[in-house]
Amino acid sequence: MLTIGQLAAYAGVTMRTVRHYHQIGLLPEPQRDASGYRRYGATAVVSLIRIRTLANAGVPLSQIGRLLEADPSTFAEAVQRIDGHLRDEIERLETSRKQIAQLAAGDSLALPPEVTCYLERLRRIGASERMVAAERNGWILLAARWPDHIREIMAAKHVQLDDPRLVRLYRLLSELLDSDAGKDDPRLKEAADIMAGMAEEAYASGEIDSGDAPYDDDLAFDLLDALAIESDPRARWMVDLMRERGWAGWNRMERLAQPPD
Amino acid sequence: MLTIGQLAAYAGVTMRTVRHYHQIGLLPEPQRDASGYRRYGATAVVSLIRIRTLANAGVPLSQIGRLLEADPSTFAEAVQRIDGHLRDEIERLETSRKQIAQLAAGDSLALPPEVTCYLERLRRIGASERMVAAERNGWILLAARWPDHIREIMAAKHVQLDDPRLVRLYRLLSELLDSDAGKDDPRLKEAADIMAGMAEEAYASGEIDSGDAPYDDDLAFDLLDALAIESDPRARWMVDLMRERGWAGWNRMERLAQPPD
DNA sequence: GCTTGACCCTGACGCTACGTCAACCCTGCA
DNA sequence: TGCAGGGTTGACGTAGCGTCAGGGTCAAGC
Repeated sequence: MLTIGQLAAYAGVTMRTVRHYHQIGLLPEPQRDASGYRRYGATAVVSLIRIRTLANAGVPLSQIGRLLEADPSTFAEAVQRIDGHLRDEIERLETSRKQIAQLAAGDSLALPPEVTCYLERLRRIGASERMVAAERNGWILLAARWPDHIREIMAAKHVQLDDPRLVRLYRLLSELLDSDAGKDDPRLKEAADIMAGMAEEAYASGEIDSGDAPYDDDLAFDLLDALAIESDPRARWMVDLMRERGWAGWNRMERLAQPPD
Repeated sequence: MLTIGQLAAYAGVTMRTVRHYHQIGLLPEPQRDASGYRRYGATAVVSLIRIRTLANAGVPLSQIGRLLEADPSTFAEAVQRIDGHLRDEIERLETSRKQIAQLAAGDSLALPPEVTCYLERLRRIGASERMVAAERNGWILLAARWPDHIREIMAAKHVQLDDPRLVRLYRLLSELLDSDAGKDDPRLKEAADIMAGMAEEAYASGEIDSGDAPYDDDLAFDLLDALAIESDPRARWMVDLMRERGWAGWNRMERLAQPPD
């Protein structure tokens, strides 16, 4: 005859756990000895181990009782469900593991590797840390919104970076971000000219097709624009300069119907 | 400016979750609009996504705040720990998955495949369902006690089953279990004779080395004996008959110093 | 006989990360 | 004007135990 401590030790659980199972009626209360101690037989050990097997598989205690008494076909069915849940959970954890693995690399925090790679390239072409940090935040938003399309978006971005004008643009923006440049800084205008020029080309080549773009989520792009302005209010000046040149928006540009005077 | 519902939807959480993070100070309370609604900027979305990334990796909320503000080296270190935990958890779940996969096969419930295979063989040689069920419970105990040695134990058991006397023994015990045989049933004696004979041989060949056996856990074997008696009180008669023949125990036999008269 | 330490008892509150009411306010629309 | 669909606070509920508090029991050693 076992005491509760021995029973618990044999099954690899705590005494509290055994008492809890008694409370909720999952394991029947055994007989007591003269001094009121619970005394268990060998079948209790087997019962407890069976309970723990299911509990370890993530089955709620409230279902284990029914499950252990169910007929074989019901049981097999339930086991299928449990196995499915386990598989999903494992997959979830593995996804999570990949995410934080990149996060260890330093840059990321909820970013796929393509993006961290892109950010690395930005650093190499001379973007400042503040600039990269701002980009990173933007990509966190995009990656959350289109987790399955982020790779193709990144591929396009990489191609764009082959254009020396874009490199120049990133450097200009980096300088501006790190300086306390005022509204009349000539670099602002140069940056706006580059952006407008590139937008023009993209428009001409049909890359900016008005309306039915694959990523037309106004909220998402409004958020990106808002993020830019929140991280540096001077971003609004750039938006204004772009507007003068006939473009609205910052992360996704739209040609204005009629350029303001 | 986002409402709490939009923020939550974008990050893939509930409003309650966002409010909870405010309560515990993990996410700063934003400004309110004229009607008292919370209004969020884009940075809040980024913060929330970062928090969820860590939370999904199993990091307690109470640590996430510190973690997000930690310096890179501390952070990288923490990420290592988190990754370790994730790895362990995945491994745990996969073990659990294997266990319940066999459980689906019907027999098991916390049993490795070697054992279910052995039980199948018992059925084929003519053991009754009650007999197999009793054996199964015993193996659940053994598998819990020596999970790493169960394979070699099973291998030995399989060899033993090649002996036709053991087959005969299992059939006898099955019949007795399924009948309402009394104390004077001749099959009891025959079974005891077989057990004693086999024990004698094992002893002669040195398989029963007194004392320093690899599996000398008195509790475990006492449990097994108790289990037998609990599942059918007539097992005690067999124990008595064996004692007359100079052997103590049931699952692990010991030669008595002096055969009782 | 007495102490000491290991074990057991019940009852109750604590914990994490929210879910889920209840009771109310604000806004836009048919 | 009422109604649906947002939002607000406050408070209690949930799972699976952990962790006290405040006792009693048992075996051993002095």
